[in-house]
Amino acid sequence: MKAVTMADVAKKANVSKSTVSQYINNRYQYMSSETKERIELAIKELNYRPNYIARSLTRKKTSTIGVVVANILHTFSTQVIRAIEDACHTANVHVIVCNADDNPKKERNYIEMLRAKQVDGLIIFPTGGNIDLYKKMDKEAYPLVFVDRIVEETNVSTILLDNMKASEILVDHLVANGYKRIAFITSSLERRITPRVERLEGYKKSLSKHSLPLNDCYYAGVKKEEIGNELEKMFSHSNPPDSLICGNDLALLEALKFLKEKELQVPADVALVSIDEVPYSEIFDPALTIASQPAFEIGKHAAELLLEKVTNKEKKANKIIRYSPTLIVRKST
Amino acid sequence: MKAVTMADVAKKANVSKSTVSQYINNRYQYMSSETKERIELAIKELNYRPNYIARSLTRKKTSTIGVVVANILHTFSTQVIRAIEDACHTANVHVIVCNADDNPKKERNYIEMLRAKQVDGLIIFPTGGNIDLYKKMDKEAYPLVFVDRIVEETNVSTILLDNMKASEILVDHLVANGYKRIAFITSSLERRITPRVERLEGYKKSLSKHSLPLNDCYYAGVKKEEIGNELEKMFSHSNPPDSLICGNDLALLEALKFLKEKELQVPADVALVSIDEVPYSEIFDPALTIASQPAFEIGKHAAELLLEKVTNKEKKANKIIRYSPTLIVRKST
DNA sequence: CTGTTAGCGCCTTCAA
DNA sequence: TTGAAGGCGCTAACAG
Repeated sequence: MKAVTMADVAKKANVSKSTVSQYINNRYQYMSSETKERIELAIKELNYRPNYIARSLTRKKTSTIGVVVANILHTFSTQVIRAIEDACHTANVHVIVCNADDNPKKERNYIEMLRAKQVDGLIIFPTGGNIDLYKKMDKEAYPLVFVDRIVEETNVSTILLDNMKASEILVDHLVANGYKRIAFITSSLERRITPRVERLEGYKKSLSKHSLPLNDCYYAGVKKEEIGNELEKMFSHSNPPDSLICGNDLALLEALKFLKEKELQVPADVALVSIDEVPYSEIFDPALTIASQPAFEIGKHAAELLLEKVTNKEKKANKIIRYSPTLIVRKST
Repeated sequence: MKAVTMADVAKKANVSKSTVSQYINNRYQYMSSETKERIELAIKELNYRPNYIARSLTRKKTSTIGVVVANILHTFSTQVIRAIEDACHTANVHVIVCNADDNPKKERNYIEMLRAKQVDGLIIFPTGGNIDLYKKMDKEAYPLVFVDRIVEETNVSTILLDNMKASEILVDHLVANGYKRIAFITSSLERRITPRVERLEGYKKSLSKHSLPLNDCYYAGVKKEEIGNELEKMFSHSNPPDSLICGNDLALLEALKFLKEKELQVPADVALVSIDEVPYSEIFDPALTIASQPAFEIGKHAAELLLEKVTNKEKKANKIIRYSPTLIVRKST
């Protein structure tokens, strides 16, 4: 392939490179319409396409941001990313998405790769495993926004759910419907991942708010693979739970598998609710009652915040922004 | 932020830029270990990170490929993309994924944007709406691979499912289980999208193979929003279908909604099967019988093919590669 | 209104 | 074994 450059266009149109450049960048306030037309024609005939790489090099700005998501398998993540892409699209900014797969090492690689690619800023759903890196970027005042998870040791702007409240509205709802032995299952708490920890805490607080006893056999945070076993234990007690809160969509999936295997009927045998909306919540039988996150708003806000930071490099006060969950009552309670 | 460049490293290490460059690119065959150490130290102290943008400009190669997917909502697409990313990751190539949202205009924008970013090649799940563009790239011998859909007018390497066979194994399975009034529903056939057209055709052929009559009321390809209505019509006949094949996961979702609404029992009232695996196929009640695509292999193959094209620019014979579906029998038939 | 000049950060001969 | 020079394609002053 030939690789048409601006010089070719300039030659063909009989003008200098800079004139073509101005044309490309819509700075034709002072350009004769005749010149304009000649350039336009030349571009078309040559099938010229500006080289963004070269442009980025001079402008020191790529008009691209990176998103590093801890685990893209969460429905929530995909929705947030979608919203980020939309917001960036309207701002004429490109987005590169990378999935860290819950692996801090992968996360680190992606962050370094994206920075080497000179992305103008980063939205991160942190795995929590690269504190030093987060800190370093923060110190450099590199444009950065966290989503979904707080990294205590840093001071980066973070947007996330009011997780305690999510548990609370679910417990409230279950209690209002007469359930008293409420269980809670979530994925591993090992790395102290914010939403998991906070949701569990919210569960505990809400129980006590309703003067319900906290039964240590009724809650657990374990690796996905062990959720089935854990539930087995929970439900084989003499006095098993009458309802179950799933801490996130992955836990929900495991819980559904378990309930099916044991032929436990929802809600007759156990009421079932979950935090995080899933694509099959309506078609599932029974339709699932959910505490849903405003994923779209969260993504949009994250994008806007980052874009603002990219534009105004002065370091603003960072803050933690919480969004409220919504209770969607369906048939599983 | 300072923006450390190679010059800074060179100065600090007391060598010239080109020496640093050689170090960075692992060409230290003839470099004194003392020089090496000095450079290494300088890099660390300065926290130097090579600028890929600048590198790409000189090398005329970004080590990045683009993926433009017609609609990322299909589970199949996400799986293929995952496989592409894996394959590229091991080849040290970056991947930028864009979702055309079934919109040819968006697709065109993304393709042009990615090319402006100088990606080394493109894997496209074509919407089918930009024939001229596809052709142009093909003519330029720009590295290109299509996935999932054939564009008749071009001659681009394409990897996709043996769609006729997918329908066939499903019909065979239904017939073997005594079903005779087999219906078929899929999303809009308007743009003659390969998998939809071929799967419908496979359905028709298979019926005739089994000497079953083709009832015109028993199949349809309509927009997602109208699938419910269409099914309503199908099932309100005096002699309604006893089984239903969904042409893809989106059609399946609509079908499930419909069946639930009408309180039709699966498989007692209707047997249900679908092409394309979905995340909830096992936990659904009853678990869904599916003709599944080897998404991982398809993605891997696509990536390898493209990478090969990127490396060996000589135009190779393009071809159409078909993968066979797998029947996963569960409880819905 | 248009052209000249000087880089952006890096890589690649070619000499030394 | 290392360095100097030139250039990748584009933009940004500054002249003219």
